[in-house]
Amino acid sequence: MALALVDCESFYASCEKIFRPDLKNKPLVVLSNNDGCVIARSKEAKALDIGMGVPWFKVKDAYLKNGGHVFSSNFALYGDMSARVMHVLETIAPSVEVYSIDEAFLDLDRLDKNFDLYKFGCYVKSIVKQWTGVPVRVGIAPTKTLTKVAIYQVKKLNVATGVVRLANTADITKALSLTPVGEVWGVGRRLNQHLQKAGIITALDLAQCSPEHIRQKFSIVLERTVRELRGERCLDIEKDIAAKKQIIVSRSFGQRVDDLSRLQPIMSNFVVRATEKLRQEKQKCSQVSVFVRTSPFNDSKPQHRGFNSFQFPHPTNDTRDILHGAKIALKPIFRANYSYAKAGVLLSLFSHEGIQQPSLFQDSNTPKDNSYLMQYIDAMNTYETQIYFASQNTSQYSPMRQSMVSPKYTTSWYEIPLVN
DNA sequence: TCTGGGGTCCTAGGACCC
DNA sequence: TCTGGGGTCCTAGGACCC
Repeated sequence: MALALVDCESFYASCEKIFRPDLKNKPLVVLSNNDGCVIARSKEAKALDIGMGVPWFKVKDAYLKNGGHVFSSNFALYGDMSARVMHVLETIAPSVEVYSIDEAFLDLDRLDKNFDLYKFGCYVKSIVKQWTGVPVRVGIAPTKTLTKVAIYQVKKLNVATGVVRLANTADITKALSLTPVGEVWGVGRRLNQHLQKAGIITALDLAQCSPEHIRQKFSIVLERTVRELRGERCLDIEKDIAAKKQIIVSRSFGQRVDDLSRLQPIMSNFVVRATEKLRQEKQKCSQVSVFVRTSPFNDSKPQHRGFNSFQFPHPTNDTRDILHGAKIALKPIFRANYSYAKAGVLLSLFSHEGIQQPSLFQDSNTPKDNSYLMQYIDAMNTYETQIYFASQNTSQYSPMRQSMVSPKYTTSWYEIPLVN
């Protein structure tokens, strides 16, 4: 009984390095939208003590002085590289669950019993590196939560092969004793505090608690974690990609926005993007919500947060309906004389595109289905936006800073790398 | 000056039903 | 005088993940 977790090393930073061999062994960080926070660091940047999620402006000067390199995020590149890695995994493993952009679980139960799983892990690592250029770590263990512990061992002990297998009770006990409870998958900041107070310091301490007791004191979620740490499988490989239950499009603004006439067209851009995703998912929604907020970091100025929803009489994925609903929802929560730092749109209450529940009050003469128009627009906008809705801001998606983006090396003919 | 974006699951409590 | 009990559904909010 074994699962493997394949985890890409400093994924975004590694993607940038693949196309910039001149940056090998140099510190490199990738920033969030607006160049706000550090969201990925190469190991050289970690060595310079650049923390995960730190505001860029706080570390910028010292980091650059130390010869560090920096990139704005380039999700077209990372998404494409991720797809390549996952494709390689699917060709060599019996069953793969793509867990996130940089992680996948492999089901190894069906491999031959005599198969040396540690060697298999090394093979996975080398083939992914050879075919995509992305360095990965591999953790092998009986449950998902334990594969996470195995990966933590690779990182912490700097295992040269990049592969750790927890094959028996002795391996597991040792690894758990070396893992702080806060590093366990499912234990976040809050739970960590509570566990520390209860004298539960290492993952081994947690594993030795009675699951029933944990359920009573904490939650059913943490009970599952305890069982998983003890080798009891509670979380299975999920082959089918679950349908989304909500779609969010939101951004922080590079420059504050304070009047409705500027905010409205930006909101329209979010709605348009969200409904494109909705149609890709082959779903319709019955509710659109909008939210706005000022900066929580700026105490000196008056703060305001607003959230409001609009319900549709029948499920829709027509951009025009949703633009209309969002506009109505925005009005009561927008207040003048505030500097907004972030806004967004949330679609929810989904039903499948094929299911049609006509409204009791719908005029039977109105056209039943406008989906062709949306299909045509989606088709024309596939590679580059050619058709906008009138309420959109066509000059700028949102007021965002993004000053150091690398080329779309793998997804645009115009930005393909040149070899001299 | 400057602090990401996009998700999921669980629970408690209120509304409502018979 | 005495005022049930058991259930479902929905929503908001908290916690977690990458």
